[in-house]
Amino acid sequence: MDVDTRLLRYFTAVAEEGNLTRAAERLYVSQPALTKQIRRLEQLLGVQLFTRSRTGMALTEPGRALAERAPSVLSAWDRALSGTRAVASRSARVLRVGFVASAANEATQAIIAAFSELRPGWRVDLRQASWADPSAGLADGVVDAALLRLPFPGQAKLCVEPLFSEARWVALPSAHPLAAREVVDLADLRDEPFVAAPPETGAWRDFWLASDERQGRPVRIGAVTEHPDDWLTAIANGYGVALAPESAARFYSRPGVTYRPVRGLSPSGVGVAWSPADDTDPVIRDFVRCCLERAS
Amino acid sequence: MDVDTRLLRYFTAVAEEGNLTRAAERLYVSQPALTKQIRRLEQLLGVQLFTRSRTGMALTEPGRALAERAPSVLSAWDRALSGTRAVASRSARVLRVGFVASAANEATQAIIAAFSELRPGWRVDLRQASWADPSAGLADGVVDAALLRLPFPGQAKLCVEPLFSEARWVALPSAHPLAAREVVDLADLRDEPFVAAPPETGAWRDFWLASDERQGRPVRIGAVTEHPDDWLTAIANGYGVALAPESAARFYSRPGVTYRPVRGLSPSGVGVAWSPADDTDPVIRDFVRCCLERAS
DNA sequence: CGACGTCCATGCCCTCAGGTTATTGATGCG
DNA sequence: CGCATCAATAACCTGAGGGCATGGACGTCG
Repeated sequence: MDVDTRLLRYFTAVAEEGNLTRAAERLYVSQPALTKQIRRLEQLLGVQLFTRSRTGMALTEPGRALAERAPSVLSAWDRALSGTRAVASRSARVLRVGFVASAANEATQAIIAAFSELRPGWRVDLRQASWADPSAGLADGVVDAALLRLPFPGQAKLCVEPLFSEARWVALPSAHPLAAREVVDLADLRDEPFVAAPPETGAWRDFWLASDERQGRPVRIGAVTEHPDDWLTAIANGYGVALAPESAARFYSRPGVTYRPVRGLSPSGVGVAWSPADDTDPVIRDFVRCCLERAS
Repeated sequence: MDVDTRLLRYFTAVAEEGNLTRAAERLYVSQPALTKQIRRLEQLLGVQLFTRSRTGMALTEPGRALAERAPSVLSAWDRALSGTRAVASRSARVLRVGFVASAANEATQAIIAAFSELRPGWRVDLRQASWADPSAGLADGVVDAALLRLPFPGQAKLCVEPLFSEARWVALPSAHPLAAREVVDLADLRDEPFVAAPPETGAWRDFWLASDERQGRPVRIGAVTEHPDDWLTAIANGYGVALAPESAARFYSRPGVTYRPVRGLSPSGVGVAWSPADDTDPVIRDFVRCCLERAS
C-alpha cells in the first residue's frame, strides 16, 4: 500500500487545524481538493480518520494513531532527501553555502575567492536565506555551511566559529529628523516605529529590535519584511527605522535611507556554522579556515 | 518536496536488481514505465542516481546514499500503516485472526465460538494466509493473533502458546500402491516425489518434507503449491505425495486422495501466537484463553 | 424569525502523471 | 554478420488531483 508524503502532510495539517478550510489555506490548496484527498486517504486505509461536524474535523481514535506515526514517516523522508542531496553535492564538488542577508556582507566575496583558490576543483553555491530562517538552511541540511549573525536559534546543535563583530547602526528614512545628526542615541529610538523581521524569527527579531536594551519600553512595529529589498523600501517610505550592521551602510545604500551609528548599543557578531556530522570533512575545514583568515 | 512510497519501492528494486528490465518484472510494471519513473525521481531530486550502460543500471554515489536511506522511510510507513489499522480494528471491536490452512482445522471453529461467547460485542475477522507466510500476517501486523503450525520462522519475536500436537500422516493419490496399506512406513516414502510448499518458506517446507528424518536422502519435488486446493489437486493427479496433519484427513478429504498414518514420524505442533506489544491486552488474553480451553 | 456566516460535500471541468504496447538505438557476443 | 540484451522513445489511454462555483446543514445575531 503506497502513499504520497503530500497526503500525509495534508492529513497532519487537517489533524492539527481541526478544520478543513483553515488547513487548506495553510497548505495553499482549495478546500474541495483537500476534502477529496482526506477522503481518499481514509478510503486507502479503509479506516475512518475524522468525524465530521459543523464544528470541524475531529480525529477518531485510529486517526490519532496515524497522527502520532505520520511525523516519523515525514521526517525519515526529510532525512533521506537532505542526506542524498548532501552526498550529491559533495560528489559533484559543490559546496553549498547559505547566508542571511547582511551577514558577512563584503567579507563574503573575499571568503569565496579564498576558498576557490584553495580548492580549485570546487564550486560554491551561494544561497541567500530569508530572515525567517536564521540558520540559512543549515538546520534543514539544505546547505553545508552558512554565514550567520550570532547568536541564532538552534545554534547549540551546530558547530560555530565566530568571525568578527560589528557595531549596530540605525537605518533611517533620510527625511527623519534624527538623520540630521552624526550619531544617534539609543534612547532617541525607543519610541520610533521599527521595521521588523517576521514574528516567527523569535530571538533574531528581538535582537534587531534591541528588545533587551530598551528597558522594558514596548517596541512599536511599523512594518514587517522578509527580504532586504522590502526592508529598504519600507524604511525609505517612512514606515519606521531599523537597526542594521555597520557594513549595511556600505552594502545596502539606497536613496532615501540614511545610516547612522548608535551610541550605547552592543555590537552584533558574525560567524560561520556547519553541521557536526561534517566536522571532519576536509573541504568544510578548508572553508572554515578561509572564513577565519579573511574575516580577521 | 514530496514522494510517493511507490517511487521509493521502484527505486530500491532497480538499485537491487541493477537492471531495469528485471526490476520491472519484479514490480509487475512495464519496463518503459519504470524508466520514466526513475528519470522522474532523478529529476525530482535534481540528482543523478544511476549510471546507465549496456550492462544495466549502476548506482552513483548519491544513488547509494538514497538506497541506504529509503528503507527507513518505507519501514516507517509500514509501521504507521499497520499501527493505524490495528488501532482501527480494535476500536471497531474486531479481532483479526490469521491462520495457515490446516493449522487448527476443526478446533478453529470451536475457538471462535468460545470467543464470541466471552466477548459478545466483538467480531472475529478470519484471514487465511498462504503457506508462503507461516506467521499468517502476524509479523506484518496484518492480524492481531494467529493459529499456526509450530515451529515457524520468526517465532522468537512473538508470544506463542502451544495448543496441541498431531501425528503427521501422508496424503497419497488413491491409486498409489501404498494407499492399499493401513499404515505406511516413513522409509517407503523416501523415494517418492513430494508435493511441496514454495521454496521461500524455508524450514516450514522442510518440516513437511521430513527433511530431517530422511537420513540425508535428497527429496524429489513433484509439484509446488501455495494453497490447499492446488495441493489436493496435485496429489489427486499423481504429481506426488505429501505429509499432512492427521486432521487434514477429515478436513480436507477429496476423491482421489487417501490419507494414511506414517510410522516413525514425529508429530506436528499447533499453537496460537500474538504480538508482544499486545501481551497485556485483555481481548487478546481472552482469545488465547479460548484457544487453550478448546484445544485441550 | 429570517438573514447571514461557517463548514464540509458535490458537480463539472481541465491538465498531466503514470500506465500500456510497439519500436528504435546502442552494444556486446557467438 | 546476425542475434540477444538493455535502455530510451513514441503514441495513446485512463484517472488522479487540482480549480471554481454551488449546495446543504446548522448556529448566531440583528
